[in-house]
Amino acid sequence: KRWINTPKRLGSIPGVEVGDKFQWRFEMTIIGLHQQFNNGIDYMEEGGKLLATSIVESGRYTNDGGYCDHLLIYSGHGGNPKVSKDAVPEDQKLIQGNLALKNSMEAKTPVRVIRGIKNLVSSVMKKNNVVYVYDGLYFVERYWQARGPFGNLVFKFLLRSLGQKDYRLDEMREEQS
Amino acid sequence: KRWINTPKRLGSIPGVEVGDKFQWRFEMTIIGLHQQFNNGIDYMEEGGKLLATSIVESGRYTNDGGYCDHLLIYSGHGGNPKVSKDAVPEDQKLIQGNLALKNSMEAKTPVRVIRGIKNLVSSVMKKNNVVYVYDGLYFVERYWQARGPFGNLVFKFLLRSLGQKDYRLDEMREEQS
DNA sequence: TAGACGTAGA
DNA sequence: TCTACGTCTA
Repeated sequence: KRWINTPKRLGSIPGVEVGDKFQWRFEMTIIGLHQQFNNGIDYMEEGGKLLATSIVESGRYTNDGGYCDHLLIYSGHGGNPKVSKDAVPEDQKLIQGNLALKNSMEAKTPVRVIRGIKNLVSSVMKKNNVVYVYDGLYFVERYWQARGPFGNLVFKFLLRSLGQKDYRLDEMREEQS
Repeated sequence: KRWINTPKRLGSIPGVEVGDKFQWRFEMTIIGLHQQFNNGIDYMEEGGKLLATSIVESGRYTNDGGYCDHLLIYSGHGGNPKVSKDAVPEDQKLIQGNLALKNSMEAKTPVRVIRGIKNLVSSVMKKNNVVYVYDGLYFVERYWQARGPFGNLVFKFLLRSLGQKDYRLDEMREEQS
């Protein structure tokens, strides 16, 4: 059976608790928490509209800071000069995952959030210094456009957690030197 | 526990039989059959020399043909114009995986071979059309240099199976249209 | 920091 | 065909 063919769904995944940790992206893929091997935004189609099901925040794009444990500012995808042709940064478009996040805001549907925690204090880990933590359900509150580090327009999405957590993300992060 | 830290070893992996199939590369990584997520050649150091432990033949480089089920002509790695800077193909060097395969030939140590079978007849599979089959142990018989499709010198390694198989690879491949 | 026989989806 | 918050090794 191909786990990747598990139907996509909004909301919680049975058997996955808030705070559950994963070592690799593919672990979340095969259990259906985030059915994308590399992409940061997962989404589905429902009633002819795209809706976001889950996002992975690994810190690659969100260098913004200014958010706490229950808030998250997530950058849209696309226009990345590192991967696009001729290294020309382009303005992000409101399509695919970006459109799905906007629709989720309007439809008020929950989005699963997975946070990549770097430098987690753990004697087990050696080289790989990222652990993915399921951070529960969030609502998309609003979105806007901003200039990215390369001068192109990127989307920013503000998400707010809708649950209680018995842990603190900042305690899971190692003190920065 | 980080499975990727499983010690590397030459020869068979306990619990893995010839003919066993895998859907994704990471499945072979976590059981120690081929401890590389992306690289085609896995190797270890023993007595100050690099020795090849396993290779994955997915058909990306070996368009040579001219080999049967018990023979395999495997291309070395490096010099790929698609990934190197400015798309300039370069001659492959006898280092890393290429050197390991040469050393395995001289030391007559076995190399695990995994074959990527495309277009496997299966009603379960839909989009992903590659299945990895553990094809048992091989010896490296000889190697040489040849001009690759981009004009650069690439290494070619001739490997010969040292076991019996109760299946035929060509029967696992779908008829080509 | 860059390279490697990765993967799925648009 | 190309993109995508991949993941490891050298």
